[in-house]
Amino acid sequence: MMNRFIAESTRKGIWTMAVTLKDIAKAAGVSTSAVSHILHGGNSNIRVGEVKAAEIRRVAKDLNYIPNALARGLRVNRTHIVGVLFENFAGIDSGPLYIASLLNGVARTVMPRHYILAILSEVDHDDVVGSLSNGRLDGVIWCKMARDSRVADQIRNCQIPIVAMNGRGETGSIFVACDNRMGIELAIDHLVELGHQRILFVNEVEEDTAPDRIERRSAFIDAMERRGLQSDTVSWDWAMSSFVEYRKAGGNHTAIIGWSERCAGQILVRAREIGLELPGDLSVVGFDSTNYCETTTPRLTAIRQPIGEMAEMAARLLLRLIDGEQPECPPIFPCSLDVRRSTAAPRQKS
Amino acid sequence: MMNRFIAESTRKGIWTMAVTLKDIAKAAGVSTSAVSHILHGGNSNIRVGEVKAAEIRRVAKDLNYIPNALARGLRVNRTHIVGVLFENFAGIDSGPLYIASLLNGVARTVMPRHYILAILSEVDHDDVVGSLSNGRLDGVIWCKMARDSRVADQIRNCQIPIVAMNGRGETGSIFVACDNRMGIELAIDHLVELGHQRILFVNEVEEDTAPDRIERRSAFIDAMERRGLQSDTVSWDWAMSSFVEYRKAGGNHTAIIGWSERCAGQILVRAREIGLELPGDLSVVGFDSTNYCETTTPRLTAIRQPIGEMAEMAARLLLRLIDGEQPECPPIFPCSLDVRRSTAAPRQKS
DNA sequence: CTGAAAGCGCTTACAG
DNA sequence: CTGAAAGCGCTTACAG
Repeated sequence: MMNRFIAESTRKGIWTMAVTLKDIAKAAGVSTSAVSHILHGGNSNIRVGEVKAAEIRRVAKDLNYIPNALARGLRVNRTHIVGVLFENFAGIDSGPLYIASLLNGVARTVMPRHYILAILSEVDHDDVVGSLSNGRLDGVIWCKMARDSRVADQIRNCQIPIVAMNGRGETGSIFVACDNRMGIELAIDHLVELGHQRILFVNEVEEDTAPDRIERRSAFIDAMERRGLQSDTVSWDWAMSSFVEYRKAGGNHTAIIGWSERCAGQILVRAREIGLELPGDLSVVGFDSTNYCETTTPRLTAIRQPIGEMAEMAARLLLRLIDGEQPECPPIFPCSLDVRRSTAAPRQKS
Repeated sequence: MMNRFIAESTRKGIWTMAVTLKDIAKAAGVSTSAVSHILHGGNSNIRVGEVKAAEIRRVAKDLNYIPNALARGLRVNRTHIVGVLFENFAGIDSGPLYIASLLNGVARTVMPRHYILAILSEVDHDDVVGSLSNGRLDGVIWCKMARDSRVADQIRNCQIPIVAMNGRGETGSIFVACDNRMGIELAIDHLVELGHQRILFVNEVEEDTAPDRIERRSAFIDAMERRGLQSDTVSWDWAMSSFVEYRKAGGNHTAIIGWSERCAGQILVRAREIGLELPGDLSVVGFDSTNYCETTTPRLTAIRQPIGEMAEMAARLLLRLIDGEQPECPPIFPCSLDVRRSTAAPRQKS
């Protein structure tokens, strides 16, 4: 049998139609209702005799019947496609594994339940509803949803369930988050114990609206002040190119906490470029602690948020929402600290 | 206005219906045909006066109309969703960036054209057609398609266009591939120039069916034989745990070529674990050369295949196929060698 | 210039 | 036990 697509290209527009329920009904001499019920179950009160049922199944197999999920989706208002919406998908192949871990977590929980996973990225903030509510998606996991007023209104009009991940989403929505405050505390404790006093917190300007970034920064400020230490924070670009100027200008913190592992990883690179010895000259801590932190030089000490588990949770919640349940917001996931080789006692007097 | 989903959960099943073309037609006092034509264009011969058109647009806006892409899809046999099928998606967050680079390449070419990208993974080889031809996908990019007889038959029945990536697919299908033979030659040249003679090629058993793996291995054997050198190849598991036994058993190659960057990266780790000094005691070369190779210790010398560009090409071809064009198979992408720090002259006499 | 109607491939009340 | 029919929300020949 010819590949139908090839057939089409070759025969110029004569597309061999797919075999449908109707074809089977005709071939088996029964109604489409019967075929639908036998082949796909469903909630109807149809009963079909064993003989006919067997015949239907046989014909379906012979004819190579493939149910049209789109038609079914239109009818029952369910497509079995869930989306994951990223604000910054383009960073996926730069090294840090936040996005990858998240995708993996979602994928391994929805795939066994026969859902397809769709990636949405760089969605127009003025047309979120359009992208989400056009019937193709059963639900969406929205990562790092910014508290953007343009977005907020639209979300309320959204026709599908949304689970926010690494962000609290809009009022009333379900979200999965980690305990940023706890994470920051752990990192500062660790550094202070090693003897650090002058600690700098670094943001990425590109991630300005990430809710986690905001939370971590404010947690840092609180934690430092509570300890009677100065709370310095800065915002640098992705490449951390300002690091060099910062050092030239006399910046002399003995430790840096990067809001993300990407950010911390870049600081490692820049610091080594200008000849600093790590961790002696500078201790660096990151956030996320994926496998990426095992590959940096030195290996990056990082606050761990269990991204995979969180993503699984988000996916499970989404599926329950889709099924019409009303799950509770899950507890905040605790963070822990993975001490690797990028932190040590400061060499210079602090 | 309430979130319709929340409304549903709250009101227990009373789902506020979305506004449809018909609603707009009624509100604007015209036919659905007119509305459809004004709002979505289309190829009909409908003409509508400017006044009515303006009214239609106004009503649509007022009613917050969102076109149902599913219904449209059913009608015009196009969903604007393309799939990427991976044989081993679970590895996405382990560090190596093949999958991530590929996804990024596809995403950045299909998204601007308003396609959604769906991830398919671990598809049942006995039911490929079902997963691909059920109407939800307009086409698919199939990565590392194995030459599996179970698969072959089914592909022919597949109703959507397929582009094979890093594999030649089935007879007649379009594929995007890199010049594995050239890559291997470059790597061997580089090593031989450094003074290596005893070179080992390493596979991963888990990737046994990957077409590239097979091609690279046979290229290695040919190239070594042509140079009058011994062509040793082995198959180890993902973690490269056999490396240690191999050394214990007296394995004394001075250089190793890993078929993938994952494989090579793991060898780096294992080698350093047992105290080898790299690259002096052992040179290692990988394949792919994504950003991952910048993060290993030492930084990994690797054969570069331009994954991002290849993915873009695959996506563009797929889109053309979907549009009914009959593009040619593109030329094989050349490989190059990125020399980093994991290769050097052998310390021991070769 | 415009509308009524058929139909994409399903599911499911409804009526025998 | 079984079938005829309506309808999901669109598009597009067809007929004015």
